[in-house]
Amino acid sequence: MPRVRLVDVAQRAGVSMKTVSNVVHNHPHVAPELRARVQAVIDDLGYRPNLTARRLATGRTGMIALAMPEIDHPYFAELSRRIAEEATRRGYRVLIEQTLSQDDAEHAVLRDREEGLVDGVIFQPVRMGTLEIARLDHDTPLVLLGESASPVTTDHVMIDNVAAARDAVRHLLALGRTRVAFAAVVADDITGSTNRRLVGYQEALVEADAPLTPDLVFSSPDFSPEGGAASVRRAIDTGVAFDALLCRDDKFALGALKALADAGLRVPEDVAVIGWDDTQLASYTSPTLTSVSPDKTALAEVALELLLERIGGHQGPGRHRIVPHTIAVRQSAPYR
Amino acid sequence: MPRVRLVDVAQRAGVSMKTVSNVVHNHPHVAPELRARVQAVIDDLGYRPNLTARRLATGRTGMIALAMPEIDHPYFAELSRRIAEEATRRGYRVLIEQTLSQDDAEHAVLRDREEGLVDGVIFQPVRMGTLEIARLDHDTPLVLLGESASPVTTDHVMIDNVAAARDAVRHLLALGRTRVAFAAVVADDITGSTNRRLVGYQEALVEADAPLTPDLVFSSPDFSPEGGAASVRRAIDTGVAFDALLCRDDKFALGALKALADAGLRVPEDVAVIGWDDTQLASYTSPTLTSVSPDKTALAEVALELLLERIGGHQGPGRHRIVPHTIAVRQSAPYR
DNA sequence: CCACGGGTTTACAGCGCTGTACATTGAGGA
DNA sequence: TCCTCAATGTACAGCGCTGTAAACCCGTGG
Repeated sequence: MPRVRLVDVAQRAGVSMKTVSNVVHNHPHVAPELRARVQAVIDDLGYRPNLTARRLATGRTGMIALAMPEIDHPYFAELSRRIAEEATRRGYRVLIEQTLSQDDAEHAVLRDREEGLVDGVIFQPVRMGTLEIARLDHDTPLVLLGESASPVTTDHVMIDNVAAARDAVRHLLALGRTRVAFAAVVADDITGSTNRRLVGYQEALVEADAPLTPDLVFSSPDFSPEGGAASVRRAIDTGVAFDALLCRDDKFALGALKALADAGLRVPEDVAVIGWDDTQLASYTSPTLTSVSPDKTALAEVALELLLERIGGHQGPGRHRIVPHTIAVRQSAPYR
Repeated sequence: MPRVRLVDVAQRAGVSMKTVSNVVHNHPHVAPELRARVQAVIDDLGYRPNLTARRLATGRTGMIALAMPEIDHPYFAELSRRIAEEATRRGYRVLIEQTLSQDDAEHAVLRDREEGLVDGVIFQPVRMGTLEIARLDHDTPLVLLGESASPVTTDHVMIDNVAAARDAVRHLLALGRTRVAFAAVVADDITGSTNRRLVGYQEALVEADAPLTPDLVFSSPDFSPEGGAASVRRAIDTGVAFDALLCRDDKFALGALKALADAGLRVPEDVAVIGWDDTQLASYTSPTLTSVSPDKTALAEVALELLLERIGGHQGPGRHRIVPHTIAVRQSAPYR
């Protein structure tokens, strides 16, 4: 059964296609009785606008792409949800893309983008750095998230990771802890995020004249919780003394909590622990997890704001926005 | 700067638009030297096909919609990832939609679908039941997931929740546990999933002639881990005797583990616990969580398979597919 | 030598809607 | 009575690509 088109409605109602289009879009300056008659025909025929045709005519898709490393990573899943909800509020749909932190896939996000797929892209690169992104010749409106790249030519939204790491370490020191460890660095994969968090970690220890030694920076083979657990186990086994732990992210924190429990170390009594990302699971670990909390709603809102301005035609240098963070204080590193 | 179109390439190369289209699509029967000449012009001008125009011409979008209750729910996030990966393998892109388990939003997934947005939909309803979905007059290719609806007119993929619940309870009984509780029913919201899992829970207890009393079915105000924790706390406080726990999902299991730990009850020594969904966090709870494990890869593959057949024109009654499940055995309810 | 079939390329209409420019009409004010 | 402006509706080209049918040419077989 052929699809009902605008021209079909127009013919049945005895008006032009443009008039039907005006009614569909609630255009002013349509005589009330004509509007009613056209609407009755629309309802009667069950006419629904064809979005593909509309997009061709307007040059707009009404969609944005959201390219994340892993869509089921708790932090990315939560951030994606907020972006999707904000996009929906602003009348956009979200096409999800997963890069699995792979070079090729990240390059493809921008380089191989076809025309007429989306109006703009929100992209959290892991591999691609500032120069790589700056060098890509693309004209798709783009906003970056994360910490791996910050070209002056592209809009970018993030929290101040250095400051957030400093705040987290200060919180641990304020609890009277003196030997703060970092879990963990992935030896062959020191990403932008890891770097900035390490900077803040070191700044806070230096500022407090607290111990800062290489053995306090744990090493993991990968980014899994199990890797985090293994890094903490190894530190314990080799006799590293630490009474506090800043984890690179909540997954590492999960692993750390497990390794500490297995070793009979109580959290926070023996070791105070802070994670990062403040994902949902931070509230339900045992003990509940204190975590660096990026304002995900603000990340989403600002990213959408900047992207829609670019889609709307805004030109000019990249805008870099810092959104707030807090420390979500729970049992694993409580208030004093 | 205006966009490079097919017609621009054709004019520069001195051929018809169709010839350029043939080259772009690697159509056979193009003279090699002509193909090379056209390709050189394509590269030189930086031509990229316009997908919106292509879609209008072909009537296909190359996209499917994936409508889930919550995109950051661990189980839905993992399932979404598998579906997205399988779709990508089959040359489709995924548009993510979130219904938040709301009636209106679920109805909108099908009823308000505009033409030319996607070629088909994979939908996990929570509210809409079999008759509601059967009554919706829609012609968008559709595959359902989950347990809330199974109309004979629509393709549907799921695990056998009754059998899986039975298997889980049997596992607990095989450990020598005698009083198996269920955590939890959400009093005002007994979904299709909850029902089927309760059926299997009861069948296994009746089959083993084990205690089956209303006080063994705990009640939660909502689906949060905290609700799950509260339901277990209340049971303990009111003196309900139980030595095993089947949780409705991993979130409830998270809450249960916490409540048991808070009450000084050891898992699995004092209470053996099984969750459901086998999400990533099941491996990192303390103790690690035994969990009913739907074969998410199979769910994704079968759903995509059925959907693409519908998109390809397949007619006929709804096909209902059961995919396998296992019990992912970990510390919280180990092998005997 | 002719006919047929396959390789190769082109012409053109259509997919379905929107933006723009233009035509018409009526009301109000000078 | 005339002019101006706003309301209202329409005509039409274009957005950019694809499918289909047709034209042309060449090779092979009868």
